[in-house]
Amino acid sequence: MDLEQLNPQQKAAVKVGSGPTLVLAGAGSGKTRVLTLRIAYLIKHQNIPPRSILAMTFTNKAAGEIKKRVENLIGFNPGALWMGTFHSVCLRMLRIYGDQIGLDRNFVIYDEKDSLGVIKKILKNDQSINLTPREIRKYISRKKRLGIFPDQLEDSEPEWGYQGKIIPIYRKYQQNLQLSNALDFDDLLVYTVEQLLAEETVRSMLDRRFQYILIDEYQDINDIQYKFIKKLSQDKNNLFVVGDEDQTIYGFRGSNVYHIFKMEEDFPQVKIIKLEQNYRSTGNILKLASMLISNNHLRKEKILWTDRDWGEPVRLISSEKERDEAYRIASEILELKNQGYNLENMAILYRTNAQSRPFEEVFLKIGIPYVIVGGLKFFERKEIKDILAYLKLMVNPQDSESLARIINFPPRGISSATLQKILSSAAFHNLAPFQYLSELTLAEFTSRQINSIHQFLEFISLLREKSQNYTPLALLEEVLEKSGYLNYWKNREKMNDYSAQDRLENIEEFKRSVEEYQQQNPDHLLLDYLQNISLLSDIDTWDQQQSKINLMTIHSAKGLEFDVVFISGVENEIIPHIRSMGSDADLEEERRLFYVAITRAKSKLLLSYSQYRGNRLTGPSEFLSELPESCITTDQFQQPEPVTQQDPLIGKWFKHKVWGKVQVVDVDKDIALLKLADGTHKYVKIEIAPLETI
DNA sequence: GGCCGAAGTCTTTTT
DNA sequence: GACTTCGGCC
Ligand SMILES: Nc1ncnc2c1ncn2[C@@H]1O[C@H](COP(=O)(O)OP(=O)(O)OP(=O)(O)O)[C@@H](O)[C@H]1O
Repeated sequence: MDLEQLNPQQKAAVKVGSGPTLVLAGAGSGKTRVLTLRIAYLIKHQNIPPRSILAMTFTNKAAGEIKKRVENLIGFNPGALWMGTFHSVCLRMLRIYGDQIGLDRNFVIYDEKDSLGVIKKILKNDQSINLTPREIRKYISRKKRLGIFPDQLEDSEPEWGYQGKIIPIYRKYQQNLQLSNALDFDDLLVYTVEQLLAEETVRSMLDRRFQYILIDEYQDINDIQYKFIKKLSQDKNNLFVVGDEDQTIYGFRGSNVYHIFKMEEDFPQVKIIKLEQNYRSTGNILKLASMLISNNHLRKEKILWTDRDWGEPVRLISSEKERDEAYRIASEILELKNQGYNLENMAILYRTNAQSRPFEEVFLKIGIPYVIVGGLKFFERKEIKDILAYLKLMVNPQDSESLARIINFPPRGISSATLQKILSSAAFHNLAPFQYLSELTLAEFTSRQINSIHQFLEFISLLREKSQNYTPLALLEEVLEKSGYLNYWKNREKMNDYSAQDRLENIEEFKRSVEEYQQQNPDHLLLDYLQNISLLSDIDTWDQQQSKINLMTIHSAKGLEFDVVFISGVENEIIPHIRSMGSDADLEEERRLFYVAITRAKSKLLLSYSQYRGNRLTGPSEFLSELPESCITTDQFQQPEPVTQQDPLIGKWFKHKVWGKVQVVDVDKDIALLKLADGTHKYVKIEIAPLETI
């Protein structure tokens, strides 16, 4: 294996001996690369069997890529090696060993929306509490990250700021999940760490199996995840972690840099290796990033240098409104494309998903192909969640959230009032709603209601029988037909419900995705499929497509790199976000976020802000004042670059339908930059702009 | 009681 | 733009 291209520190890290090792290094210094090479090195040169290795990554996508690279390096598929996110690795453990802690193997996973749904239903029966479902969910999640289930809490325990009401809600929530045979995201970790790994036989077996544990993006680990690795590092502590404290950006999810220091405490013999050469970015980009991050106080000073040249200065552009910003960036993109840059090596990064809108609109209009990562996840769309609810009920009829979701969708005569009754009676009898409906006489309902309920139950039972022999795809088709779901939307489409068409298209796409999954995993059951897709993140489903520019949040861009990066909305109240300006700690996390965004760029970086966003006055971010002026050029918007063959339109005057007399000051392919009478500029697509010659 | 359209509310980041 | 709540209609 060729380690010659590595620098001495990187080489030392790859070949480090046994015991705990902490690789601390800045962005683009090759941490992920070192981790990948180390896995290959262990297998190929140290003869460590792949089954003794456990590697934790931040996304499933990263796991897939690292695995592929390792396979290329060692020449075979290290099938027995475990690699994935904390959530997927825990899921895997629970699938295999869950019966040891009494977990029903058909459990389903509740996503955030499902969890909120459970909380909302609890709140319906208890009007006295004035906390929002989100606040409650945040509380529950926080408790779970500390490994605390409600049975470890007393109802009367004072919880500051929660009016003494929150613990009973947490208790009900957890009971509901248990009756539903469902685990939320946090449960995957809590059950694994607090219950499964509390079984000494299981713990020591896994501990002995995974002799080598490697962790990428270690700076974003939280308490329960730390506990997880600690519990598996008793027998041998060959722990190899890589991270950068300046890139902790998941504080809202419990990530905390102190785990870096905790490791030094808990494993006093830890070896610390620093990587200081950055291989990714030009000098200007790196200097900008370093200056910015040096404004944070809660960090260790570190060195990062590059032997790439300075490159071009970073550009800063200002626009009036977000739409102008989108046009501005669009024309930059076209310009770069002309210079030979590929769209797939460019990215537009932003703080919030909603910021993608103006880009979508403008790109559609002027025909720039793009891919958006994130926003409303495919599997979170209403129509997809509905269908998934039917499928989940096939596997696990106890699932109350799914039942509630589709018992009357499409409408079949079971109103929300009836559903409420069903849910509260079921809870009263301590049964899952489905059990309650199937097993008890339903004296409290009218005969018409009972009739509707029985038809529904029969339908589900029939499908459940079939589900034993059907493939996931066949079952999906059966559900779509027999539930009347497909017909419902087809009728809506005829009634000119314009959203129906979208939904039908999404259903078709969903079918294709099930088909594809089935082909790739012919031996998987419906249950496997359902559990796996629950853990897919935005970036996992991202497919970097030829000739399409990538749009994503800064959070999603973690660990990635692009030739050209545009950071949009570098504005006050956006980055730093208005809701994260309260404390110094919050502000520093926002600064780290901006640092992560900047360090994604290899060759070209363009920062952009707009004076207004929506109807809010935002203006340039306070972080911009922390950047070295020597690295930045600020475009003042005019000077159309001297073109050798100037477009004949440039300089001509027209009458615009809305803006009146305008002058063309620049032309870029089919887009013209117009100067208006009031001195402002606008981009228009020449073909469709309402212009008249004068 | 059940269904549907209309109006009003809210939107940080994510496994 | 998506989700909840409300009021009218069958
Ligand atoms: N020794 C080296 N020689 C040449 N290129 C290298 C070397 N080490 C790393 N690189 C390149 O530098 C880039 C950054 O590497 P990598 O993604 O591993 O860094 P990282 O430290 O994990 O970054 P981040 O902190 O942003 O996640 C990659 O394109 C990688 O191929």
